[in-house]
Amino acid sequence: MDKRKSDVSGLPTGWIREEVVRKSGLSAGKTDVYYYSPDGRKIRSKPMLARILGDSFDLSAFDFRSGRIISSALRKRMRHDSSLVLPIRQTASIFKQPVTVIRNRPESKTKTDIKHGNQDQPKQLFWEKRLQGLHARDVMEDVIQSLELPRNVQGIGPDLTTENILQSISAALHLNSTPVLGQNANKSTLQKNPGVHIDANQPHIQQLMVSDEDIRRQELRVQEARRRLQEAMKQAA
Amino acid sequence: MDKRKSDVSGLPTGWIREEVVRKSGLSAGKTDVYYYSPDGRKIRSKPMLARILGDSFDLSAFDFRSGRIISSALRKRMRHDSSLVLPIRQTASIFKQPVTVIRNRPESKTKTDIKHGNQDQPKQLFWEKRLQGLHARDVMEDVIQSLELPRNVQGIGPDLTTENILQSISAALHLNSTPVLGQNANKSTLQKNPGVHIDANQPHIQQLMVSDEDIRRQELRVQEARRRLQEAMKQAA
DNA sequence: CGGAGTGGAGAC
DNA sequence: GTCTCCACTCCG
Repeated sequence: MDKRKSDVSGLPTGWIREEVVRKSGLSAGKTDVYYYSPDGRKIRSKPMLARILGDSFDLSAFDFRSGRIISSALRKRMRHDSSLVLPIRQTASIFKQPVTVIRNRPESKTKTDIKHGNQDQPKQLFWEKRLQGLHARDVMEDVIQSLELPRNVQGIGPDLTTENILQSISAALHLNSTPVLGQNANKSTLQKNPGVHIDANQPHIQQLMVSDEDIRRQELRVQEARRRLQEAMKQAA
Repeated sequence: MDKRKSDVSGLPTGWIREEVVRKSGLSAGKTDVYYYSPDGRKIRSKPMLARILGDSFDLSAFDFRSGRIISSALRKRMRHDSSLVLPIRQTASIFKQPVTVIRNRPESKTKTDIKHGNQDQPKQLFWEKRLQGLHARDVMEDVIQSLELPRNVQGIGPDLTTENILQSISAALHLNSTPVLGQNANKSTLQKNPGVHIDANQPHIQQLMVSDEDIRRQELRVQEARRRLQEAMKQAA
C-alpha cells in the first residue's frame, strides 16, 4: 500500500498523520494528507481540523500538508491586493492592530517591494539565552535536571548552556521542514561574525557525524530500556 | 417506501430507473439511483452500466444520476489546458477527429473567450424540417401513419408538419432536465424574429393548459386500452 | 448506509 | 499555473 503514518510534530500528542498517494484518475500521483485524532476520527482538511481542536490550539502557523509549524504562514496574508486589505500592520506581534497607511508612490511599486525577500518575522540569533536562569521544577520545587548531551554534540555561540543547546535543537526539530543538521560554517568563522555566518534555520551545534557504531549503541540502549519496562510491569501484575 | 421507478429517456427502451432516499445515518436524505436492465439485473453505478451495455451504446454524455443525456458533458473537456490537449475539434458530432489548430492570438485571450457563454453545440432552430419527406415504413413498405395531435397542441414555426412537431416534443422530452412547457412568447412575436424569441430548449408548440377534464379523459382512454389488452390476452390463452 | 478515493470549483 | 477542500461516486 502507498500509505505512511507518523507522529505529528506540530500537533498535540496522540495525533497521527497519514499520506496517501492517488493511484488513478486525472490526479494520479498526487498525495492526500489525513490526520487521525486521538479518538480515531479522520480529518481531511485544515478547516475540519480547526473545528475539532477548537480554540484550544492555535493553527494559524500550522501547515496541514507537512504537519509542521511554518512561521512563513504570514507570507500568505501579505500577498493580498493592498488596496482591498484593511489598514492593518502586517507584522505578527501586534497583528490586527489598526494603523494608518500612507501611500505616496504607485501601488504597484509598493506591492513589488513587499514581495521581495524573506517575509518571516525576524528571529533573534541567540533567543535561547533569554531563557537562561529559568528552570522547570517538580512538585517539591526542586529543579528538574537537564539531559546530558553526548560529547560530539558541540554548541556554537557565546556562553551557551546545555539547556540552551537543547532548546535550540528542540525548536529546529519542531519548526524545520528541511533536515536538522547543525551549523555548516566552521567554528572560528562563526565566532568572528555570527550575524553573517550563522544559519538561523539550524540549531547552534556543529554538524556531526553519526556512525554506525552510534546507531548500534542507541539500539542497545532502547532494548535495555524496554527490558526494564517489561520487568517493571511484571512486578506490578 | 421512498422509491420511484420510471422509464429512462437517455437509455434504450426497457431500462428502468429507480430512486431511493436514504432514511438514516450521516447521509440521510441523499438519494441512490439504480437501473434495472430489460432482463432484470440491478445496476448501481455508471461503470457497471457501461460493462453491461458494452460498445453498443455511447455513455459518455449520459448522466447516471439524472438518467439523461447531458450535452454539456463536453464542457469538462474544454477546461483542460489547451497546450496539453491533442488537436481535436471540440464539437460533438465529429468528436475525436484530429484537426489542425491554428493559434494567432495570445492564448489567454482564447481561453477567456472559451469561458464565456453556453458551451453546448449550436443547435439549428428548426432542425426538424430537415427530416421532412422522410417516413418510417412497415415491412410491406407502406408509410407508417403518424399520430394525430390534440387540437390544443399548436405548432409554432414555418410550415411545420405534425411529424415535425412530434419530433420537436420528443427531443425535448429526451434532452431536457427542466420541465417541457413549450414556447413562452406569443405567436406573432415569435414569427417576427424567431432567432431572437424562440427558446431553443423548448419544443415548437405554444404553451397550453392541461385541464382536470383533459386528465380525466386520458385516464379513461388508458383504462379502455387496458381492458382491451386484457380481452385480447384472454382470447390468446 | 459508510467511507476510501477521486473530481473539480474556487482560492491563491 | 497549483493547491485546498469538500461533494460525490461506487462498491463493500
